Amino acid sequence: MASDTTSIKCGECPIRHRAVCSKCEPNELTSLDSLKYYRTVEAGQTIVWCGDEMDFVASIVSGIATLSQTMEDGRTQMVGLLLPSDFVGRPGRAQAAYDVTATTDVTLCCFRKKPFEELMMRTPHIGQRLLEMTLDELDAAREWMLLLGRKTAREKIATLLAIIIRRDASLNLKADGGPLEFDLPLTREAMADYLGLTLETVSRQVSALKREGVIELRGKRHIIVHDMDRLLEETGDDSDGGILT
Amino acid sequence: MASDTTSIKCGECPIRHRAVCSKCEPNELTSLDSLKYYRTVEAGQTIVWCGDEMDFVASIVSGIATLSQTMEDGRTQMVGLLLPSDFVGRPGRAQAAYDVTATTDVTLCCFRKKPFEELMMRTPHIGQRLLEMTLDELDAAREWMLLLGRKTAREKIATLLAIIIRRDASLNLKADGGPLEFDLPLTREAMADYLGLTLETVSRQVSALKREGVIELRGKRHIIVHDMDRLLEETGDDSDGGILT
DNA sequence: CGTCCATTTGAACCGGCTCAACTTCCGTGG
DNA sequence: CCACGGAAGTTGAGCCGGTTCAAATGGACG
Repeated sequence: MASDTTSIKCGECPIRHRAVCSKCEPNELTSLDSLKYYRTVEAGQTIVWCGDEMDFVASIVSGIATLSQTMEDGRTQMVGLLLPSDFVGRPGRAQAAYDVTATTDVTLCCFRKKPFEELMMRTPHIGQRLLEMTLDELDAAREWMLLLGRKTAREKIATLLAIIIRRDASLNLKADGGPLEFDLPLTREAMADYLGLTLETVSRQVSALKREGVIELRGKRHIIVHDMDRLLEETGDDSDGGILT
Repeated sequence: MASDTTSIKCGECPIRHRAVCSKCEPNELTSLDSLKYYRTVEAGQTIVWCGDEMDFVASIVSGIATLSQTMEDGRTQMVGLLLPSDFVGRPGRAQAAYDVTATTDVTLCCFRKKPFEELMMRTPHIGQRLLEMTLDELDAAREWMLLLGRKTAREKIATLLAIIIRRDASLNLKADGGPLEFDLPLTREAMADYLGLTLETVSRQVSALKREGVIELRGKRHIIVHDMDRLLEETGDDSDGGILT
């Protein structure tokens, strides 16, 4: 499972510079350090169910989780993808508003809600950072609304791939050397739930991109991009990702 | 146009208790008072264009505005509906990320960005309130993602009507007396852009609801709801709006 | 009364969904 | 080592909801 994180000090934390605590001074970190506890969740397990009483908030330390909503008849829509450093839970709210599910093994840095809220009152840096992060998430949600409301299946798939690539690039910073390649962190079904499609349509569009030589599949999940420009065109977004603007 | 608001004191402001300033102490209000200026925009006018340099932030005092994104080929998706007390702009960002358009005459309470950001640093209450508001908007955006990704045209229309009714109820608090009725603040096209549909589909679904006796139209924009329970069923959401839960 | 714009309605089309069969890839146990 | 079972993914065929294109209707305003 996840590596042993029981004794990591905040100062050495891998998400130290991006998470909700990133603006904190050393003394503020000490408070957090004494408050926090780690929790690991196996791939596929649900972290919280929508409607559950939630007595903690947390940062994702490693792994990937999803936020999703489900209607009575089973239709589900993913409404967020949580990556390392992302925040789970809402200060000032008792029940979870969404299902939170681990898609890979996940390690959480948790804080009991009450003490965290009190600390937040005394520590503006936390609230400031949380505001920034929330505004970023709001932007991401709105970009996703355009995708869900107006893009074609083809554009949706291309956009998702482009986003995953961009994220990988910004983390692994493996620059523009060889042919881009990466592993899909999501099953076809999860992709479908994210994109507002059926898994069959996802599969067909991925196959089509393969058939046309834009991408190549190695196994089910590993993707090699042969024609990045073409992929970006297929997203339907303007500009070339901001390079030529 | 909009009423003369040039000399309103913050203490007497109609959105005093809901806007970004709602947590402020009297002395903090004084600072805001000296910083603010009003601006009115006519119905149909664009307040800011996506990409524009934005040197101010603002609260909506009266009227309704929309946030929307447009693709090169003209497809547009509304990503937010701004009502009185809602906040426009993002502290710490230079360019507008969306088109902001007045759908009715709008009055804005503006602050130049720089001074506002400085005031925010000194006044945690503003940041705290902005965080609350942003979290609420994020929830609304995510609810909208479910609608865009998974709901049928019929459900989308019913949901939009239900939301407008709920909002009216919470503002006008006209309680559950006579038959619910209200004016649509949006054209069919704006509704379509909001719901990720075409205006023809919107029109057809509204007509269908009328034909089935769920609602009645008086003119193009005025709607009378004859069967609220039925309308709520048609939204596809679980529960009866939380009343019976 | 005529013009303009919002809205409605109709008819044909098509993208994505549904249902169903098949394939691949695993892990597990004989 | 292979057989088995199950989960994940692929592919096909037909259908249907929503779009597209086009024309008609209605309402507000000069």
